[in-house]
Amino acid sequence: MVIDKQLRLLKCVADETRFQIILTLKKGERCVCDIMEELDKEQSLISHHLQAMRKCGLIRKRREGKKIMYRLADPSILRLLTDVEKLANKFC
Amino acid sequence: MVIDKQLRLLKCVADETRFQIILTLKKGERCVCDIMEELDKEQSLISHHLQAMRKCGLIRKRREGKKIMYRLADPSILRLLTDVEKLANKFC
DNA sequence: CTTATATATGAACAAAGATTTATATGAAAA
DNA sequence: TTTTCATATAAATCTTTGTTCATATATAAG
Repeated sequence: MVIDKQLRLLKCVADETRFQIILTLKKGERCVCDIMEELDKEQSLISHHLQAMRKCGLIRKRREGKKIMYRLADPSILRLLTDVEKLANKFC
Repeated sequence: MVIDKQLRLLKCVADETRFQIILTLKKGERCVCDIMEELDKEQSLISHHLQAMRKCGLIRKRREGKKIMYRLADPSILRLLTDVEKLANKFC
């Protein structure tokens, strides 16, 4: 299927928790516990979503001591958010 | 919730059938039977998806005799697709 | 007025995806 | 080298969403 990659990317972004994770990482690199705290969600849930986002190529991780730091793989992701926001305000 | 509209829009696009409907309507106005035929899917399924897309503001309809013609509500939707395609090729 | 064609809709069912729970792993501190 | 802290993961469960099936509606044709 040709549109497969596109759909996987869209599905990955089209979830409230993951969307909010993107909004958090937009502000800069964060560890899991930062994200948990900011979104007020369980550790395991955040981890699951982070893995999903990583599998999709949306984010990267690196270890720093005990913590694992996550960041957006590419700033161009933010343009998608801007686009969606504009469109959503336009007619949704 | 602030990102609610954005999420509804994303969820609406992040489905294979609906994505393909957009690709079909990109080529111009189409009736339900055209879409069914092009996607090789059941009438009822297409109808359900069209209603969902309409509720979300993505498409518009108008009657023409027995047929109901659907079209994209706004060409700016296509920019979203282009964006997604670029991103998906970039890292997904 | 009946029939045929095109589309819509509600309810039942199925599949996919999200969340929770329990447990494992791995690094650092004691 | 045991304990603690941070994160990951697997399995079970819950929820949402997509699909099908049966039926309704609305227009046009006969």
